[in-house]
Amino acid sequence: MSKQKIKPTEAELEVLQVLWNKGPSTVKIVNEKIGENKTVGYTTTLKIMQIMAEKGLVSRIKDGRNHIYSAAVAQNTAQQQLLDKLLNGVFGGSAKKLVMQTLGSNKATKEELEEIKNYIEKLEGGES
Amino acid sequence: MSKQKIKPTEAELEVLQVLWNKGPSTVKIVNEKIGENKTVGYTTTLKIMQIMAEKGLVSRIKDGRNHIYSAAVAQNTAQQQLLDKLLNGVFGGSAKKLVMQTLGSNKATKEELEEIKNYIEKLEGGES
DNA sequence: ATTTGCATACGAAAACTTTCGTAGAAGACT
DNA sequence: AGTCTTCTACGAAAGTTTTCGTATGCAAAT
Repeated sequence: MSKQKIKPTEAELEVLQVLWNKGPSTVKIVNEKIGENKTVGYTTTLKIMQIMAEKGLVSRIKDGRNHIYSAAVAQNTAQQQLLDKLLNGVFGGSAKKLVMQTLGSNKATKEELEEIKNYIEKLEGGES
Repeated sequence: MSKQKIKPTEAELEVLQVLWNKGPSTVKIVNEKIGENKTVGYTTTLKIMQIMAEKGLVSRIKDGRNHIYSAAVAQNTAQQQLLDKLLNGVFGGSAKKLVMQTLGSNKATKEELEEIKNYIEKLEGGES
């Protein structure tokens, strides 16, 4: 039943990222983290997170006067969905093109390239 | 000069995709193509494309009573920018993770995997 | 030349997202 | 208790994107 298409907005994605990285956190923590890169008011972040709770993107529990928020959508799931969207959106569905373009821009170290190659070989080994 | 950060909206991206696939096209053609997947009024598509022309995302020339629109941003450029955004947005900047996740979901054929492997070897062979 | 049909232009409404001011609740401190 | 601080809730404004109605222009057909 957890198979709804999620569609986080820009701001929501920032929040999710913090929650994925740091684990369950208060609004304050999330806001501070986001605030490292840009200026954003506390209540703005709060509001976003409240909306996310309504949408089911995050869950929260009370802890005294605070709320502690957790990502309710797995990072993997979000990654896969956004990847699919990009894949179909600008790469015409070609995973090959997407991968090559990614690797082609020096975003991976030699070691990583090696790991990816190994991974591909593993895939080739046990797959139809 | 052409190095501005483009930030096409969802609707704009749909238009660009059609233009990339089909080459220079009229609003009618673009609208029909988009209309295959969802319901959208003609003037809606027209308006989007007019806005895109203002923003410089497309160019257009008159052809009698029609306009013929062309993508003014290269597919490569859009791919790279959206890729970067996704990379930093949900993959914490790790190209390796992005690539592995892409490959892991059976989106590439064996032949493609092979090509990718060759490509990696080429990258490794050369210098970073 | 007039009519017809399709295309563009314009503007405003609707929908969605982001921002923040203000009020009030709840714990901490004295 | 009374005050201070910090957090949540609420709602409205501002900003952005999408949608479409209506007016107008232009060319083709009659």
